[in-house]
Amino acid sequence: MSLSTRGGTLGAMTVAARPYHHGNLAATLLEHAERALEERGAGELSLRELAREIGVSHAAPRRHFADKQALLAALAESGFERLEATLAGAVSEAAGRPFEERLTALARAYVGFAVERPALLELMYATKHDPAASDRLREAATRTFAIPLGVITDAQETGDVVPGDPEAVGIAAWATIHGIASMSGSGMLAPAELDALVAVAIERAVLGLRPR
Amino acid sequence: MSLSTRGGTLGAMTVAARPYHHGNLAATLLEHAERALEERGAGELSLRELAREIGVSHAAPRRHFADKQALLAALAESGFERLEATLAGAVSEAAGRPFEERLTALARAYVGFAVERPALLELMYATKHDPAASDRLREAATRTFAIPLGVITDAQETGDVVPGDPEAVGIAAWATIHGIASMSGSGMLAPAELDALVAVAIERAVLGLRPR
DNA sequence: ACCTGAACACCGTTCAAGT
DNA sequence: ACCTGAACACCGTTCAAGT
Repeated sequence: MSLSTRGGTLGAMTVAARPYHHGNLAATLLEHAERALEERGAGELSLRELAREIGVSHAAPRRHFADKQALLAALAESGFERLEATLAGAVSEAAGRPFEERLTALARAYVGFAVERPALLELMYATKHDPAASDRLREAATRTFAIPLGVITDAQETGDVVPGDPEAVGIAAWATIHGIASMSGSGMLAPAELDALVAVAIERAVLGLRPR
Repeated sequence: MSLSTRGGTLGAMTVAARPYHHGNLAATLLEHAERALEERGAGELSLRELAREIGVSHAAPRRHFADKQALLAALAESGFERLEATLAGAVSEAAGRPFEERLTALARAYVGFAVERPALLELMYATKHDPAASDRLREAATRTFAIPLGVITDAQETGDVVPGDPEAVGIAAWATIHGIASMSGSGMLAPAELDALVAVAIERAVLGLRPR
């Protein structure tokens, strides 16, 4: 059984014919957990309540997730996988277009994810930062951040971005995009001004990244 | 009894002669809660455990805070008051110096606060964003954000920053600073590179804010 | 292999009662 | 005015037992 599979099918899952006494409890648990996470926050998430909703005994989740933290870690991992796919999709759609447009596409995709699933994104960062984080989770996070790093590397090859360690070069631009995403997630930004703000931020970032 | 007073004295409090059976339980509770918050996170904070640490019955906190959420809200409010004082201090120390230096001082103070008390800062934003947030808390947040807004307004008067609604004008720069603070708080940034990153970010922000 | 039900040690909140 | 102790309804986790 692979978490990747669970994560990948999480969104498209159909809940046909309630699996009674057996079935794909792990995936169903993750689905319900994610909804509870966005609706009530990680602190209020109750394993017993999830089990009740699904119609299974409170001890059943134990078969699939060792404890509450393990369930949250699986949720975070599935979040990274979906974020990676989202970012990769945005970048590949903008392939061949000017650097500024590719960066804008990437930023919009990231901010869009943050606006739609703020609690999940927060959980993803918190869980990844946790010293007890699994290798699986760390690797999923690394794969995700490889997408923006790849955009920088490509732009260095075409001369749109100053040479140097891509991570060091891009960190200020990433901080801006992350800041916009974080502020959006906690409702500090009006959705109407979001697109314009991303545009301004990217314009400045591109200026800052350009060789002189 | 005023929350402002509690918050204001929180840092300087001396824990002389354990207040037994009575005393300033409210302030002591806030102190212990803040340490628990930074050490274990908001989710793991237990009122009963705090009461045990302080040596008081588990029902005693009820006298001072209606429930756990009220204690967290008081903590967030005290956080905003200290952040406001920190930012105001940084700005007033840099008074009279060039705009870029004042902005750098502000950014360093904000990022410094985020690095020292990441969980508190997160709680402050979460609590402020909560629909059930009190007027007191909202006003404390407004007073805090008035500091950076004042820096923008002053710089508009001296012609260092383009005219317009200070909030709209400064939001991209603030997103960058907030992004750096947020990433620092979750351990994504090496402390060694923090100062240089702030410098680069401010340099770009100043360029973006300057009238053309 | 997967799930149940009872049990344990915790928790937040309430409330009558104490000082 | 401030605190206690018992009570209630929850929670996460464990484990023998069921199918």
